[in-house]
Parts: sequence; structure tokens; C-alpha cells
Amino acid sequence: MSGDHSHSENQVDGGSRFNDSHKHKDKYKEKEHKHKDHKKDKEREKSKHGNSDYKDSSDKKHRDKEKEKMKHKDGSTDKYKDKHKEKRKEEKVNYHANNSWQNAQMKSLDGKVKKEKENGFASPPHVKSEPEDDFYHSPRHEKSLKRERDDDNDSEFKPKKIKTENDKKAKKRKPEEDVKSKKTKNKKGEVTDGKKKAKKEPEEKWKWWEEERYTDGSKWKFLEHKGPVFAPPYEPIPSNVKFFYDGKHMKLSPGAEEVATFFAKMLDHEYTTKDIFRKNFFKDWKKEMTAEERAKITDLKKCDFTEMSEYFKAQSEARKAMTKDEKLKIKAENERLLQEYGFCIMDNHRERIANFRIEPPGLFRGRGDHPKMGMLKRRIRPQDIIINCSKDSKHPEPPPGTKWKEVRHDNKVTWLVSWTENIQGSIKYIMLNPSSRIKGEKDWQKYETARRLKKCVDRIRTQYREDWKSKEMRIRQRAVALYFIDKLALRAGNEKEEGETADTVGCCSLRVEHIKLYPENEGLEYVVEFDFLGKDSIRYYNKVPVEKRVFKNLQLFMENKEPDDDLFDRLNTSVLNKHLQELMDGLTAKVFRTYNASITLQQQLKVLTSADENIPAKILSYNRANRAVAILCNHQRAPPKTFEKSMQNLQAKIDAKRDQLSDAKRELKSSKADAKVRRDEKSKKAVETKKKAVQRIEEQLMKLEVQATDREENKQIALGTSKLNYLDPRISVAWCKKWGIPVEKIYNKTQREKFAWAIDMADDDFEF
DNA sequence: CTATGCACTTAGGAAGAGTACT
DNA sequence: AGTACTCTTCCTAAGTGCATAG
Repeated sequence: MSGDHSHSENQVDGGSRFNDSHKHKDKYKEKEHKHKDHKKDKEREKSKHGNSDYKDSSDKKHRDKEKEKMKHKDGSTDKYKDKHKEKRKEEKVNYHANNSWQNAQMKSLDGKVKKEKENGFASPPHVKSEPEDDFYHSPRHEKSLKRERDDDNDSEFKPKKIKTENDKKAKKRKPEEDVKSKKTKNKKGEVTDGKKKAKKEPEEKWKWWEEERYTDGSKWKFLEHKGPVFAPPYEPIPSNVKFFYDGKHMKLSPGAEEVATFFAKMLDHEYTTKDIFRKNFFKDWKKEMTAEERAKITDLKKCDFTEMSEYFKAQSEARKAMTKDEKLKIKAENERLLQEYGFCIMDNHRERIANFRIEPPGLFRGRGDHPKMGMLKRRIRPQDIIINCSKDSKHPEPPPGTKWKEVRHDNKVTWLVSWTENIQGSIKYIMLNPSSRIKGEKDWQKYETARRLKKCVDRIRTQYREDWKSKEMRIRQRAVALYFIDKLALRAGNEKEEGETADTVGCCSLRVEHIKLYPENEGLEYVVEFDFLGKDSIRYYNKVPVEKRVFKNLQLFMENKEPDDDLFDRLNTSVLNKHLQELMDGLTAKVFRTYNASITLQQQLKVLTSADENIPAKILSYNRANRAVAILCNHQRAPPKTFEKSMQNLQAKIDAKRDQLSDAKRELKSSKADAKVRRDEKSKKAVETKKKAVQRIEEQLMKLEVQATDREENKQIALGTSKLNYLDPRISVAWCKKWGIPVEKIYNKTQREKFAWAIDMADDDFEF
């Protein structure tokens, strides 16, 4: 259907997008978005020329006029129909068909299966067997343990797999686990503690993906944790480190001094040169000053933080120069903290927490042109903290002499700790690590939704192409926006509060100023040029040829609008998502990104991998496929500071290797000649040795060259984001299995932990 | 319908740890 | 051992999308 949906052609070589584009935050600013009252814009537009929308227009005459206009703009609808007779692939797609996720859920209705599964889930011996008074004690109330086995007698129904697992566990622990627990024991020394920790080693490879999921919307039945780790208290700087105002030494009050150090620490950063940053900082700093200080310090320019700055630099140098022993000590302490606070018990399993440390105070660093950059991020105290855990768990204790804001027991959410942040007033959370069941299930589900989209994407594409001709403006806009989201993998583009954040957009929030239309450009017809700042103020620049109908529609949408008017004035993400929901259960705009990313990877891997290449070459192919996705999703990075140099180094290595190779070849030649003359065993052997040497060097050279290519192509493209968030890991795992490549070459340790489910379940024939 | 609150995913950069090279 | 560079982990901002209130 969708004639132009091979991202590989128009995206993969879209490298040009990057050439001139990286981080134009400042250059971009020059355009000076007036873009003042954005929310009002939409209103204005509606009344200005929005009457084509039947729903909200009471003025019929006007409506008809608008219809007329559209016909003219567009060429008559009928005529177009005749000309193109777009074949409509009827919906042979089977929406409900074998979706493993759904099947699994359906199975759960079956009592027997469920029982078995829950048994399999049965509490791991070591957690269970802990003494009652242990910190990580097991849950006590049966009623809260639905997911757990009901009864010991059931143990015979344990699925085999899991039983073996437990057996293994009992016999052998992972060595690293043991090391860890010993360390902790040594550190603390107390017998009880040691005992505790020894029992506490994490379960090995719990295969949550072989178990039932909750179907009632609850996220857990039991949750116990130790609460957050607070930022260390402020340590005043030594009195010999001075702050000067207007050239004169000034001793600051502790409160003012702390905030001053935040600024001093950033002195080398370009943030501190920006007006908004300085203005915001100064305003918030003043609030922390005493009355006298406030009276005296009236101009940030007269503040001299250099001694402070030097002091912190020296400190970090000193940290680097610490002896091994000292470093080890710190490491051990961190490990202890991690063991104590970095895990929780959720439904009988010890799971890693992602961010158990509370964000320390400091100056807000927004990205791009953020109106709030430089504001003071205040220190979070226990009374700001909401704790979430189960009723029957041992609740975390607030630090002595303090209280939590609240302790609640909401098992419909996944977070353990939350607080409200003072810059935007939004809520921050402490949640689990990506390797946890709760995150993994969700991730898996995300890819299953994307795979369901695969089954009906043709129908959806046919439909939106049809909708380009709709009589209703809002439907046309919706259809064009959806086309962009699908074809270009744009983000949905929620509207944002004006003045609260940097001015960035996504698809639905594109403004007229963000696109340019070229009826003809560089030999192509109907070219649209996109140029806007997206998430994190990363510039999206792309020139794409589109269907004539899309082009005409865009012209229509832009008619009589100012540059800072919304392109899709009758559309927003919730309208769009409502529509998508009707097309497929669970479909939202972001699913297209996941789908297109994953399908592109799969397709590119097929195209790029050649059977006869060696492993490094295959990995280059993988990286290239990955890169195609990163380009599609516009995942950019700042070129590493040392890029040029490291490239040169690599080139030097390659040259050296080349020399080495020609030397080796020469030697081989002479030894051959030698062997011809002498005709003895010894010289023959020498020839063999030389041959092998040449081969080895050739291989090394090849490896280096591949590395160089890979690095060069990767200069300003970030592969990590797509790998972590958009690419169904089963595609990669299947590819590894198919070509006999160790997964370690593709995924590092963290990634393997996150994708354990995929590594365990995907076979070499997995199809996304 | 719009606005707001909330929960959760996605994102790039900084800092730290590890490794290779001299 | 010290230094240079790279890879990993941490950090937290900035999105998406749903629910609910007005």
C-alpha cells in the first residue's frame, strides 16, 4: 500500500540531515520565535478560517464556501479518485490472531494454568527462609500474597523449569554475589548483619516472563523498601576560600554560601554566561541571602566566585589522585549503600531500584532555551517525601527527628517514593530498575503492541491516504499528521505550557514556520523541508518528497496563517490518539515510532548481513542497521570532544598495521623462495608460519578498518537510545543466534539484564 | 471540551570506571 | 605507574498518554 514506506531508502542515507545541523540551539534562536500566546493562537486560527469543520461551525454558508475552496485547492475529489483508483486492500488482516501476549492473558482465565503458574512463582527458598526480624523479611499476611503460592502442598505442581532453577540456586551461587555479600559483611562486621546479608543474595535469573501477569490493574501485592538516600548535607567551604564582591572579601552566611557554591561549580560551563541563567540564579540566590547580604550584593557581575571554583577543582583533582586504598574504601561504602537501599522486595523477589538517591540541590539545568535555567533546585527533606509500600511491610524509617510527608499503600502504581520538585511543580519518583519484572513486562508489552500494529498498518495507511481527501479539515489534518508520524517517525507533539519550558514541538504542535514547501527541489517534486526543535531541543532537519495530495493539503493548512500559527490547528494529540484507539486497541502515536524502528532494524539486518563475512563485519552490519534506526528517530549526540584525535589515532594504527602487513608479506615471499630452493621440512614449516602471520595481520587490519568506518559513521549519531527503547530486543537476539554471534557483542551487561526476557525466549527464527 | 494532575517512558550529557597505551 | 581514551552508569530533564475535574 503505502508506496513509500521503506524508511531504509529515504532515511538511511539521510545523513545529510546531520551535516549542518547539530545543536543549533543558539543559531536557531536568531529566528526569534515570536510565538507568544500560543494557546490563543489555536483559538484565533479556528475563528479565522476554521469553518470547514462541520462539528463546530454553525455557519453553513461559510462551510460550503470552504468546501468549494478545498476542491479548488486540491483538484476535484472525484477526478482524483478516477485518476488514482487507489486499490484498497481490504482488511484481511487478522487483528486478534495469535498474539502471544494476549494468549497468555487469556490463559490466565483458566484456573488450572493459573494455579500452576502461581506455584511456579513460589517464593524462592532463601527469601522465604529468612528470620522474621530480618529487614527483608517475607510478607506475613497471606491475603496480600495472591501471586505467591497458596500453600506448601502445592509444591509438586511446580513447573519443571522453575524447579530446576531453584535447585541450581540451592547448589551454586553466582560467585560475584558471594563476593558482594562477603564484602558487606566485612564492612559492617556485626554477626547479625553478616548473617542477614549472606542469606540475601539476589535470586538468580528469575524468569518472570514465564509467569502470570496481574490482570486487575494492580502492580504488586507486596512491596517493602528502605526509603530514599538523601543528599549529603551541605559542607561549608574552608574559611580560606574566599568570595569577593566588588573586589572585597565577603563572608557569606551558610545559606547564601551554599547556593553560591552551586554557581561556582558551574563556572566553566557556558550556562553561566547566559542571561536567563544568570538572572534566574541571581533572583533565587537573593532569596537565600540574609537581609544585609541582599542589601550589599546587587549585581552578579561584581561577584567573584573564582576561589570557590578553584577549590572545587582542586577537590576533584584530589579525588582522582587518591590512593587505591581510599578509592576502594569509597567503593565499598557505595556498595554497602547499594545493598541496603538499592533493592526492594516486590512480591517475593529482591529487585533493583533505579534511582534510590534523592536528587541533590543545585541549579536547574534545562535543555535548550529554557526559561527557568539557573533557578535553584531546593533540597528535598523527609517531610517532602511520600512513601509507597505495602501495609504489611516493614515501613522505611525517616531519618531521626524527621517525618515523612505521607506513607501510602497504593498498589496501582509502581513507584516507591515520590516528591514534588520546585521548578516545574512536577512529581519525581523512585522506581525500579529496567531489569525488574515490573518494567520488563511493560517493555515486552510495548513491543507486542507494535507487532499488532504491524498486522494492521496497511489498513491504517490506506485509510489515512483516503482521509487526505476528506471534506472535513480536521480529518485531513489528522491524516496528514499521522502520515508524518508514520513516515518520519515524528513524536506526537503534546502542547506545552507557554513560558514554562523551552519552545520545542512534535508533530501535532508543528507550526507554519517549521516547514517549507517546494513544488520542486533538486529534481524532486513536492518537497517538504522540516526544520524545528524537538525533544531536548534537538534539531530536526529533513527534506522529504511527499505525495502531491499531502503537499496540497499542507498548502491549504498554511493558507492565511502567520509563521507562529499551528500547522494543524484542528488537531492535538488527544484527538489523534482517540482516533488511533479506534483503529487498533492500544494504538497511540508513539507506537508508530516503536513499530517503524523495529521493522526497520529487522529489514536492514536482512539486507546488510552477508553470510560469508566474519564476525566484526557482521557487527558492523548490525551497527549500520541500528544506525538506520537512530537516523530515522533523529537520535543525535554531540560529536565526542576527542573525536578528531581518536580518529587520527585509529588511522595511525591502521597505517602501522598496513606496514606490518607488507613486511609480513615480503617475509612470506622470501621464505617461499627459500623453501623452493631448500626443499626441506624446516623451510616448509617456516612458510606456513609466515602465511599464518600474514593472515592474522590481515584480519587485524580488517578489524581496525571496520572499526574506523563504524566510528566515522557514528560521529553524531547516538545508537543507545534506539537500542534501549525502540528496538525489539528479540530481533537482535534472533539475529545473534542465527549468525552465531555472542549476544555480548551487541548488548553489554546492563542491556543483557534489561533484555533478559528476550535473550531467554527469542529463537533464531523470531520475526517481529 | 479544556485544563490539570499523575504516572510512566524516553533522552542526551556528565561523571565515573575500566582499559589500552606509553 | 601515569596518562589518554572509551565504555558504562548515573542523572535527571523532557517527553507521552491517560484519568479526572471544571
